[in-house]
Formats: sequence, structure tokens, C-alpha cells
Amino acid sequence: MFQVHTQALRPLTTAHLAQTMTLLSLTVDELRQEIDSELASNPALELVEERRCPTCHRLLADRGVCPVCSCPTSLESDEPVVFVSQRDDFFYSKSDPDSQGDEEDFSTTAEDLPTYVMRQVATELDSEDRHLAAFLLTHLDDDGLLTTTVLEVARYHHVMPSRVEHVLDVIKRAEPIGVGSRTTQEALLAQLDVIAETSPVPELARVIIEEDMERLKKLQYSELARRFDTSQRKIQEVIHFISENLNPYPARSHWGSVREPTQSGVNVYQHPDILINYINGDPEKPFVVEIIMPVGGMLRVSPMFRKALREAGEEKREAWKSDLERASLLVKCLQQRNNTMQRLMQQIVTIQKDAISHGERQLKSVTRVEISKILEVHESTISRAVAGKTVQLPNKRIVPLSMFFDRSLNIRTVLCDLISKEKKPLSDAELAKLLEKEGYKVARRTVAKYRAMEGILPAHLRHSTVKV
DNA sequence: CTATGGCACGGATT
DNA sequence: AATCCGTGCCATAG
Repeated sequence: MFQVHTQALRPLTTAHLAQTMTLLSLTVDELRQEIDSELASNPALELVEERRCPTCHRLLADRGVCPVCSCPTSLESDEPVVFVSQRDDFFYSKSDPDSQGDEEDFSTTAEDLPTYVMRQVATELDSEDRHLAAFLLTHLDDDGLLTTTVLEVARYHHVMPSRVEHVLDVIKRAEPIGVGSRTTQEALLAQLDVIAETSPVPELARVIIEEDMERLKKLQYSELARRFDTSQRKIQEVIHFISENLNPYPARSHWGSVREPTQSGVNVYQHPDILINYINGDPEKPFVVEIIMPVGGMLRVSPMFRKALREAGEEKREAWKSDLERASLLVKCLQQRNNTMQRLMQQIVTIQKDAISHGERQLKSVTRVEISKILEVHESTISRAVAGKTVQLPNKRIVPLSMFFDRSLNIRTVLCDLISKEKKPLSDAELAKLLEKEGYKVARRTVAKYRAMEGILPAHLRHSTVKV
């Protein structure tokens, strides 16, 4: 368990320091790769059984309380809850940028998932089946999994269960592939089927998913290798394939990814590193902040390995010892990372709570340096922690973590607002004045730059009739 | 003369 | 140490 201590863990060696910094700057996706490869290659590191909340599947803390759903007694505090969550979505997959059709719809107008899917399947179904589809689609959870059963739907609508099955099959083949599956296993199989139609898939992939989800989830390479009578190497390949191409929670490849326009203009899809929600979804309650650890269990140095090392012969001792040190270093550094992230988020949530619940307009202007002072860490630590990370807000939008430090984004939104509401074209200087009234101090010159960034023409070329 | 875009400097970020 | 971003100053277009 990545227990977080209030006191920062002290880096002991330079190696420790270096690795801590590296891990800190990794995103979930990268982190998972890192842990994966270490887990596969280092026998001293192990992933052990963990307890989860039966309803939300989040990892339970030591005391056995779930900070999110099932334990209202632990939620009395007014303070935001910030914790590290080890979700078993180890196979967080990157969604394929090519498969996303119209890009505009995604970031701007958030069409909801049921509508999005419905539009795709409507043509394939007759009117009565469309009814069923609509009903099914309203019974999806955030992850795109079905929350009801086929039988129930069939009974409710007085139709044959096989008919519901049929509709469900159509839905599962729609984007995001696998929506409407009842289990993560089903979702994976649906995706596998669709992929198999166009490109080759490892034969073992299907078998493993069908036969041993349990071990798959836990990344038990060696056990899987034994059971399916093959090499660990092979298993690793298959699991890599699965994690790259499949996604147990279909809706997340859709909603759980973000287009991050990079400097080069290339859009990168990413999973959120951090989730922010209200406790029980109630906006009156404080936030629950989850820092995602992309493994479904607790990483630790294997006690068995330790024991084996003590009894090991001379010749193996050296090699094993280095394994053990690597493993222990990784675990320590992960703790450090989580600790830093947790404290950082605590601050961000406290400072930016208005912005998080009421929109970006309310963003406070904070610099990384200020936070670093509060947390008593070096400013570059904060930079690393923030770099490249993304956050999912309560309204399901996904934004870069750096947004909370961006001095210009909020001003830019206001600027666009002002211009779109303007009666007659306003000059840059006038806009600057208006912005100042709103509480944003900006130079006239800067207004011009923002305008250019947003692709808005200069005042004299702008007529109230035409826009953008 | 006013409104803008270009270039370069300095502080903040990485 | 290298880079990005907001600003100030200045030349240019209307």
C-alpha cells in the first residue's frame, strides 16, 4: 500500500533522487509501462492481492474504509479527500487517433455518450429495436458498462431476451467499441473481435481473456506462462498487445482520453492522471481527488525473495542483491512520487476549488513557485509533477494539470466572451480596459497576441455581421 | 493620429 | 542552461 506519511520521505542516495524525479514526471501511461517492465524482469518485485471496495472497485485504505462511496461515516470532514487510487485498469489503452472521426465535436460540444452511440447504431436497427437500444444506452455507467441485465430489459419491454442480445451486439460494435458490455471481460472480447477482422492478433490473447481474467488483471506473468504452457516472454508480449489495443472500460477510451494539442499541432491521446469528483457526486460535498496508480495491487519487495537471498549461495548473491535493491528503490520512489502528487493536489484543490466547480473563469493565478514554497520542495519538483499530467474534472472534462497555473487561459476565455458579446468592433486598447475592469491586468499588446491566437481578426477588419 | 504587428528583453518555467 | 510568454518600443498601414 502506498501509505502516505505527512513527513516527506527523505531521499537517501543520488540514485534515489534521480529516479524520484524521473518517476514524478511520468504520466500514468508511461508509469504503467515502467512498472510493467520492471515487474516482468525483476523477480524481487511483486504485486500482491489487495482489498477493494465492492461497489466502486477502488482500492481500500488500510483501515478498510472506502473514501468514495460505501463509507459515509468517513466523509464528514469538510476537507477535500485526496488519496492515491490503485485502479485495476492496468490495461489502460491508448485510443487510436485515426478512429476518431470528427474531432471538433469532442472537445467543444460534449455530446453525451448515449447520443453518440445511438447515432451510429440507429441505421442498423428497426424502430422497435431502436427503442431497446435507447433504453440500454441509458443504463451505462461512466465506464460504458451495462448496469442492468439482458433478462431484466427483456422482461421490462416484453420481448425475447435473444432480441435484446442482438441489439446489444450491434451496440458493442459501435464506437467506442465494447460499450454496453456487462463485464470488462466482455468488453475486451468485443474489441478483440473487431480488431481481428482487420489485423492479426496473438492467438493467446483471446484464450487468456476468456480463461483467466483474474491472473491477467494481476499481471501474474509467471503463473500465466505456466498455465498456458508457454514462456514468460510470450505472455509479456500478449499482455503488452492487450494493454496497447484493448480497453476494459470502453467509455474511457472515448471520454477518458484527451486531445492534447502539442506544439507541433499533433494531437496526443492520454488518460487522465488524476480524477476529481464530488463525494457521492454531490456538489455540496468536498472533492474526492484520486491520483491514479496504474496497477491493480500493492507493489512491494517480495519477502520470499528476501528470504531466498539470505540463503542464497555466493554466486547468485551479487545478482540477486542488485535486483532487490532495484525493486526496493522503485517502491520507495513510487511512494515519494505519490506523496508529492498527493500534497500537490491537496494544494491545487484548495486554491482552485472555485475554478474546478464553477468553470475556468474562476481560475486563480498561481505560480508553481508559490506552491513549491508552501510544500517546501524545489520549484522544479512542482514543474516535473505538473508537466504532461492531465486531470478529469467533476464535469468529466479533461484538462491539462498545467491549466491551474496558466495565467493566460482564463483571460483568453474572457476575451473571447467580450468580443463575441461586443456590439461594434472594439479596438485592442478598449478590450484591454474592459479586461482590467474584470480584474485581469493585461497590456494592450498582449490583447493583440491573444486575439491572434484565437484567430480573431483585428477590429477594423471585423464587422458585427461576420464572426471568426 | 490611431490601431496593429514585429522584434527583443526579462522574468517565469522546464 | 534553454525555452516560453508577456510586454514595451517602434515602424507601418489606414
